[in-house]
Amino acid sequence: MQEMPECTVFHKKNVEKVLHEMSDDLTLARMAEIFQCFADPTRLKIINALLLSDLCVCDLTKIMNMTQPAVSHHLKHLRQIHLVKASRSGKSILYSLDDYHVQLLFDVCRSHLNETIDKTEEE
Amino acid sequence: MQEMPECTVFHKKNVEKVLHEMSDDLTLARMAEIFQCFADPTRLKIINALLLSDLCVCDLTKIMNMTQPAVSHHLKHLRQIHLVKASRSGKSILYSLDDYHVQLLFDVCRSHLNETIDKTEEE
DNA sequence: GTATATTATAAACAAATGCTTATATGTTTT
DNA sequence: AAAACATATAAGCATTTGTTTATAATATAC
Repeated sequence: MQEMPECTVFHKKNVEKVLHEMSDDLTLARMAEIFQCFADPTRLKIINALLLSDLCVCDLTKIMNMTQPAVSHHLKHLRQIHLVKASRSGKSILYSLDDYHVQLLFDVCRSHLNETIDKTEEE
Repeated sequence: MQEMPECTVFHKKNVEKVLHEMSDDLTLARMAEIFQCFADPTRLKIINALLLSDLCVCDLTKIMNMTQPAVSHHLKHLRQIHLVKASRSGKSILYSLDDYHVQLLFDVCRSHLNETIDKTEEE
């Protein structure tokens, strides 16, 4: 069996600098939670829809063309991270975005995609 | 057994407008892939490290305090979406960020977190 | 109040994800 | 060339995730 040697090449200065300046684990975990909301095509589509208009669950179910519990399930997810908010309006419950950062994240990601589309095509 | 009634309240105009203006499914799927890279605490930590300095796998393994194959596995993921790039330097392979959007996405997310920290504390 | 409409929740299951262990690839050193 | 080092890949496993089906909760209409 081959030994797995401890790597020795690393640059101590650099490593220590990085370790010192990095965000703490709790912050990174919370940031990851936020990104996770954007990381599923279905949820991202819901976000995209809410960027264009406030919508009730019923409307969203039509737009997404999927079952209502699935939509509600995702909305709950988005609500817990404070990306969307809900307000009752008669029988319906109206959902809307809760933070302008949502639009920013969406746009920055789309820009990245546009600028790397050529690279992706090459493969 | 209860019937699951078709919802009737939806606003046809709004739904049609949204359906028309939304990004297409392929674009959304690709965007979701990008967000997915940011959606895992481990990968986000790697991204955070690379924002502070270019690093070889060896350095990253120390910083992450995890096994080398796990780190390589995540780096492969990040490379495929063109978020990081690799270049050989002697025995080591140096990784660095491949796009300024990475910094933007990271910063926007952290801003969102800072501004919603109060809401989260309340729960 | 009863029935209906809209949304939320719960349990169950299939698919995807991240880590570990083992091994392969490619580079440098001697 | 052989040996050692740094990184990549593959298979297996436990956990997480998204969906479906069934049902509960809440508000309106009659």
